[in-house]
Amino acid sequence: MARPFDVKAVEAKWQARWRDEGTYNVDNDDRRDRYYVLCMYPYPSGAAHQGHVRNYTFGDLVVRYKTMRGYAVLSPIGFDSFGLPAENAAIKAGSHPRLFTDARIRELTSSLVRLGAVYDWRREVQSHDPQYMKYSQMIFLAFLEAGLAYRATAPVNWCPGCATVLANEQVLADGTCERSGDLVQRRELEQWFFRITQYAEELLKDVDELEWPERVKTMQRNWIGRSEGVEFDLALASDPSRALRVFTTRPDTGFGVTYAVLAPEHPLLGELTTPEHAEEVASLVERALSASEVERTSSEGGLAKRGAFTGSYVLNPFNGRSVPVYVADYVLGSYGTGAVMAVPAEDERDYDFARTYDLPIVRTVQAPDGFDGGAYTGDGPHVNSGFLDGLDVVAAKAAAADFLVERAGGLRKVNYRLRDWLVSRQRFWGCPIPVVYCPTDGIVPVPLEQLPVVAPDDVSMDQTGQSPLATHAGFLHTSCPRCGAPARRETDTMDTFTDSSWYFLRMADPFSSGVPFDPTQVAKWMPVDQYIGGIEHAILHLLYARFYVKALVDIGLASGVAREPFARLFTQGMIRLHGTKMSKSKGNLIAPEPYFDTVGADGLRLFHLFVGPPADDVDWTDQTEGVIEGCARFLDRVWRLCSENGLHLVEREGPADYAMRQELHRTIAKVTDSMERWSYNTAVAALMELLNAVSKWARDPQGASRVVFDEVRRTMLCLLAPMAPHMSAELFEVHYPSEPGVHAQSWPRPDPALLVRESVTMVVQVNGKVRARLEVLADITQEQAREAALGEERVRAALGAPVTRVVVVPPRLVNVITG
RNA sequence: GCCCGGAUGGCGGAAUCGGCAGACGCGGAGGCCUCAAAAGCCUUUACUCGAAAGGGUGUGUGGGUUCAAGUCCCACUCCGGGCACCA
Repeated sequence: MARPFDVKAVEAKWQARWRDEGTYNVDNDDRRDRYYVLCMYPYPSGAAHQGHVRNYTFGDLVVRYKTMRGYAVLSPIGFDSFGLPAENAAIKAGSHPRLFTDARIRELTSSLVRLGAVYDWRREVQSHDPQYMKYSQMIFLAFLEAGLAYRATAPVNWCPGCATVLANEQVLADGTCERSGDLVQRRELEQWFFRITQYAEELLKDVDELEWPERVKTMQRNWIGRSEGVEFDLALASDPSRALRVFTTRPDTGFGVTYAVLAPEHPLLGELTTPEHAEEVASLVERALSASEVERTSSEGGLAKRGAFTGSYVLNPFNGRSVPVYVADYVLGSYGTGAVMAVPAEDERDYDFARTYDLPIVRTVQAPDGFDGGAYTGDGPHVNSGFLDGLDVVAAKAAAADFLVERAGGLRKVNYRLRDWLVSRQRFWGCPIPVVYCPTDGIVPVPLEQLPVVAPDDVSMDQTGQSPLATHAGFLHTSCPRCGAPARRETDTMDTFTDSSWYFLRMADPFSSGVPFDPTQVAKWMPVDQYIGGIEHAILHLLYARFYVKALVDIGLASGVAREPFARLFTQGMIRLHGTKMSKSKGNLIAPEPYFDTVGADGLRLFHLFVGPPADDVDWTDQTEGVIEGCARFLDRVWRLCSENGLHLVEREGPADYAMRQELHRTIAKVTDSMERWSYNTAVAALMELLNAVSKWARDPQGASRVVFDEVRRTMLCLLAPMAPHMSAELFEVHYPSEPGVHAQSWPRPDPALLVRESVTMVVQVNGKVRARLEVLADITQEQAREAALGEERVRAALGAPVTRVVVVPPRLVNVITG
């Protein structure tokens, strides 16, 4: 489409000016009120796609809007530049991930600049920058010293496709790798962990304080999974001085325990298995432990193959009865004590198992009349439960817990679903873990002055299942920093989520050296006032970053910094093409560049703002091109209007001009409200309505006031400035050359006097149906409204029966009810 | 299975506190301008009966509350997402 101005030239001019003049640089000692806006820093997969455009358009709009509202706005950017795709691409191309990554960063940077997004580029952070790595490693060592990082052997998730272990958070519900989609295997390996569970309670509690989408908060709460219960002993029937320890959240149902179950990996299993059951137990254990987590847990309906009797018995402490001990794959070794008491009457899993193995079911909570399910998990009076009989669940829980504490070595306990964070990765393109293994001194931290530990360039990245760095003799072999003896370097790298767990802190103070950041500088900006990103990070990144910040505060690296990093979170919807998410891995990207060349960044930005609520997904369809052109058409009309094409402007001011000013000020109020509510689609709609009204008014043959036109023009450009920054800046400069630029203007404020309506349309209904619309004074009284409504010809014509009641809501509505 | 979120014209969506359903835009139809086209501008556009005036119907389905329901309550259908042996 032919544009009334040279879009490319105008946009390039302003992009250069913002960058060259550092318009959006901000200093840490700025005295204005502060506002920290941050979009999740992107993984540099290449040039931007529409998902990026959407994300960074919202971010940039907030930056410019808050600046016009008088804040010192911190708007940094960076790149999450370690990660598997770059390594895989480099392997394929026989190149080095750094070359690949640096090229991708240049492309993505160019896209962001062409979008018109503005940043304080002095604060740019790149995860693979050796300077940044140095601080990432310092933090690791600080965690190590504080006991927050440790090495342990554990059953871990191994992804064959990625040739590395994964964190629990990176394994999807169906047991596949979130990145490669491969089925994850279980392997027993020695790995590095971060003690995130130490913060489980605080991570859970603080969720309440966050202004985040409710569903993200719910996901975090579910992931942490707190449950209160009692841990106690089930004495062995064969030797009551010894016991099997179990955890339960339902001690009140103790009289209903009819068997106990061990996890296949339970340490007492061998001892409790009698010779005649050994074979059956062994085959179950072998199958359970070699299977992947999914295979183990998804054998729907196949309960028959899932458990085995050990041949041993334990004593139920409540009634002294001897109950059989089973082993079953549905009990997890890694949660609680790895063993449970089973109450088939009040637990669905136990019920299913008991039915399959023909074990007794004893009801201890009275189910309501008509309950026809299996296990009853609701409330009710206890029965068959000795001293608990008659008590409801809450009271019985307390009494039963007291009993267990006194009589069965019981301990009230809180368990969490959350596990420690496995941070080792057997891959090359990540930040090396800075420790050395010495035969005499054991694990020795690399001294601070030797940081960063940087991987050499000549490493073979072939995926042999071990870390690529382990194959590089020059890197692997070193000397112990403590005793000088020959030693071996750690060859694993850190999970890239460690990089993204603190980058926003470095961005708040990228100027300090020798420390990751200066806490007093960072404290000035944190927490991030508005964090913007995708819902896909609802658990992983957001939980890890919360943990990092709390830990950094506690160990002194971030003293005085807010304990929660992201006060407000906005998760924007994703772009879908033919129903699937737009992403590089799916190969269905739509690049913004062609649009930059035609409708311009402003047109594309406006489209993303206008197409729907920011939180909703966007379907990229055949209609989309039309909507984008519609947005560009709107901008063209603004351009032509501002240039006074075909206008009839006069010096005098009349009633139509006053009405125009009222319309303008109502628009200011509407747009401002929409901006605050993240309702950008309606903000754009309000500006479109304003333009329609102005066009009509300013072309009226009667003539429109020049003074009012000027007010409309300058105000409209201000309102448009965060949305379509290039064109607004250009028009403002052309028409108001002696003033500071549009983005330096204050955000318009509506004049309250102009928001008052003198007259309004009053609806008159008869029995709820609209029969007339009357133009009435806004301050009409009840009586006057009633008179006016009943006096209306068309209302009387619609009556048909005597009036029995009149509902009057002045000045909006009258509803006449007939008999 | 459990927990959230959603369903409004041909399409994206609006309606912020229970008070004019469909703002704004896309698409469609008609017109102006033009030798013609593009661009631009104007009119129109929920469905339906009607020549018109005007009437009827209408926010996933079925009930309910209310003078009044897209909005509140109950039951359900479908779609999207999360969790799913965590004892």
